[in-house]
Amino acid sequence: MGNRGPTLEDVAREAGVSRATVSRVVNGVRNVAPGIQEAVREAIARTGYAPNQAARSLVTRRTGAVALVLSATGGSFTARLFSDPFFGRVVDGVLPVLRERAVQPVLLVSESEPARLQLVDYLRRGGADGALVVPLDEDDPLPGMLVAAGLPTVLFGRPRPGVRCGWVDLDNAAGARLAAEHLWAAGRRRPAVVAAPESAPAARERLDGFTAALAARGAVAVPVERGRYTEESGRDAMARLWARDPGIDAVFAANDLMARGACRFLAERGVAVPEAVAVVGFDDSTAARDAAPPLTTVRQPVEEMASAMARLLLARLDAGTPRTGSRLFEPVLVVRESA
Amino acid sequence: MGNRGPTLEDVAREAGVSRATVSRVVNGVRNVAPGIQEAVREAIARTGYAPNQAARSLVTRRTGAVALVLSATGGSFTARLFSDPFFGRVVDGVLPVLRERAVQPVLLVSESEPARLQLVDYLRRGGADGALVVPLDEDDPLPGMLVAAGLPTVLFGRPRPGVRCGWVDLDNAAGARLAAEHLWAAGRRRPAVVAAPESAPAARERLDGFTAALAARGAVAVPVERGRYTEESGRDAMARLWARDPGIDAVFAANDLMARGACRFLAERGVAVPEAVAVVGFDDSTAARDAAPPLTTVRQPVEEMASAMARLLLARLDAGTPRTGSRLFEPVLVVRESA
DNA sequence: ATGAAAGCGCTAACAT
DNA sequence: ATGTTAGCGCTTTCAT
Repeated sequence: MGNRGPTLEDVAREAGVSRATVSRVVNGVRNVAPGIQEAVREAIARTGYAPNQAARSLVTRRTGAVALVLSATGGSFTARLFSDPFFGRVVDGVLPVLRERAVQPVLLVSESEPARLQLVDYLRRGGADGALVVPLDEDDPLPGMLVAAGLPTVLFGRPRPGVRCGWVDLDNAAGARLAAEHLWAAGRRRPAVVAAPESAPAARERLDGFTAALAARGAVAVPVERGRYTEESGRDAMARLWARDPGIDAVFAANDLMARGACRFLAERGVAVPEAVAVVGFDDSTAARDAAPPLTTVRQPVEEMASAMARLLLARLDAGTPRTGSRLFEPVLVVRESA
Repeated sequence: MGNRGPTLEDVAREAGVSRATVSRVVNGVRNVAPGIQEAVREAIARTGYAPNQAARSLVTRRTGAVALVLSATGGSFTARLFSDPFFGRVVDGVLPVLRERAVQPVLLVSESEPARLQLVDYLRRGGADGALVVPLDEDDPLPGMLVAAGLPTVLFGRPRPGVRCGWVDLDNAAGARLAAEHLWAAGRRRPAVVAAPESAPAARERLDGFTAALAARGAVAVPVERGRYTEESGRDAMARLWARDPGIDAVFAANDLMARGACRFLAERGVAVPEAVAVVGFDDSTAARDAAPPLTTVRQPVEEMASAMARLLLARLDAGTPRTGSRLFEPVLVVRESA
């Protein structure tokens, strides 16, 4: 049930001043005599007053909250959501920026069509002042819907054409190129790829970037199998690759978890990593560092990117203009033991 | 920026009716002539109207949102939050129940002292109608703060004494007993425990329940090492146990992830599981099924418990009474290959 | 520096 | 079945 608590009026009466004065004190506006300020604060403490956000929002048109939306179009993805360190890193990057500005971060998950509709509704009604969206699939209509609803929005990953909003992204193709060049330079001539679902644009850039870099060096067709981001699916994809061609001498995986899965399969078969097969992951998540052997991987500065996303949104909210900036990040190859 | 959109007034003018009628249509109240309903719907579509939640909440004292709070007192726990399948299961259990009732689920994380304060403030101001709280540490003051603030609250795990609110919980001690009896019946006489941090009440019940059940059967002191819920920490704890006593013939871990870590250590040492050492996990998360070998584990019906938590809260919100029910769940031993 | 008063957009009596 | 009207609790001019 709602705040059946004390109102500004109650505090005002208690302190012997007007509502306006209490409001000024609560909102830290200057021009209130120190003595009165003190009296008001005491009255607030005595009454246990807490402002009613609905009433406040009604006039300020602000909620003081920002949504962090994790969205997928496919079925239940909470399993991935809460097992891939990637999302934790996004959250880690976003929280401090919002907290510093006393903006309440609100996590929303959109895992199905009805959920998406409900979520858009919630946000259109003013559930939050803006949205930071992490879409997992390219064909996700959510960003477009939010932008169309006029909600200030910033994406992790570039928006599809026609959707005008801010974004941060990694130069995924450049990252894949880094991996390809590293493997090539190490003399690997028969590389394969454990790719992610086609629906993810970032994943496609990684795959295309890798094969393109290799093709430029004269490599022939690179075998590709797809996983679903999990370690398990990476293991299975590697098994399929191996069944197709046990002559493979290098593997590039679209994320660290799948790279670990590939390593696991190879270990099961007694294939030495990196001696017989070199493995390169992507992200440089904690999963890469903790792997056995530690993974060589393409570092994606997720926390930084997430912080930038939050700052971009806050800047837009401050400015009040409908324009938002964007930022592209450069990947770095982190060489460990697996390649 | 706030909804600078059309208001009820605009729609009413457009449809040639009064605000009240539009409100009735929007809220699905009967007693509106079909023809008028139609006209209003068209006007809504034409204007692109979306209700202003702040205005609505101001009068209804409802936000239509419920918070799912993940709370820890220790430092950054988002790493665990987004790597332990446990939370995903909680979310999976809660979402459908809320969605069905058109209540917007809002995830809030409370990972530090300032975050906690900000969160309590947000909720006190009416950020959500109630809270489902998953506290990770026994000494977490958050549940008490929310209850004191008068917010309808239901916990995952029993509240500390003095905090009156609803809860759901697993009979952890019974689960540990199940594990102990299984191992004992299999002839294991030198079991050890990979426990969780002492601060978690559920974890303590598991440890105490296990040692108590064993003591009742005449077992001597059981060696204990603690992990931090992650696979990595479970591996390390197992390594310490092994260093202390390589005669161990069984291990009970406080969650599946740590059980996996224990298995990994044993595999590295060439110790056969379950032949030489039997391993029992806790939770029956996906991590148990996917482990090599598949884990024998104590099943905690997390999704069901989470659904129950949500229903308990909704029932209380419907009733408007300050009382909330609670529910204790019984664990089941799932026997697979590791023990 | 403080108070009075006018809304913000909506729902819910109450009237008709 | 529909319209009129009185607030919900707050911020914010505008006076003083």
